[in-house]
Amino acid sequence: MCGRFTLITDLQTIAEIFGVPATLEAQPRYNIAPSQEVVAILHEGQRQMAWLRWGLIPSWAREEAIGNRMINARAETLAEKPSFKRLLRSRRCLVVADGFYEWQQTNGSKKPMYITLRDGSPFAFAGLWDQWSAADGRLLRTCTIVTTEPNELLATIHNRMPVILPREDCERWLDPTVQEAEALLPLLRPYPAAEMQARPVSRLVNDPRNEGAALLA
DNA sequence: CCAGACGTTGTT
DNA sequence: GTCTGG
DNA sequence: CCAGACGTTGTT
DNA sequence: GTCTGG
Repeated sequence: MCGRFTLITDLQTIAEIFGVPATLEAQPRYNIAPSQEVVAILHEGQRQMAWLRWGLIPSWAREEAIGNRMINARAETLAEKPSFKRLLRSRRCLVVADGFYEWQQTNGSKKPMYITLRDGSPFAFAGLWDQWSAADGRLLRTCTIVTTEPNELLATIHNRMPVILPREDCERWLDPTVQEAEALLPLLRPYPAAEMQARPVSRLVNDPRNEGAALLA
């Protein structure tokens, strides 16, 4: 699955890579956790960068707390689940990252591993987003990250992995004229293991209050 | 028709 | 909002 | 994902 | 055990 990730690359570079205006600013982040704001790219009128809160609150939800659990969406059932079907058609997004953490369970203990592309370049998770109006009038934009079965590398660590979209697939995922599940679901596959790498990192990363480059030691 | 759920993960 | 179950 | 709380009453 | 918060 995916429950924690990094975005260290500056957003000017991110903007250039994904072909959008650099409208956001942020410090490097080494421990992005659910319920926090993440950098996303979506197509609303035009392609743009946006802050979205990680943890989907569907527009019909009564309680904000639902978002604490909806941090992932299974690719295998995306087109059937009431919560996601509508979003697959019209509310797709990219969630920008340059690495993510998975906890490997080995004889009773959990070891955090840090997974990146081999060349260290930033990448995009496939995501869905929605808007939710709170009773007090706040309008929240939230998102969820799509997961799938693991590739050969991730299978040694965990039984799920986030969907990473190759650059060319990002175009189709964001294209608002594409709405058929048949055209979208084939994009949601495990990223090639040969292009990824994983290494153990400090258990400091366990606590989402810990931040900074020391986590990667 | 209305009522009620709507999610993932991991663990048992 | 949309789907399932009764 | 992990960490940390998990309750009520009454009083301030 | 289960839920909430980050």
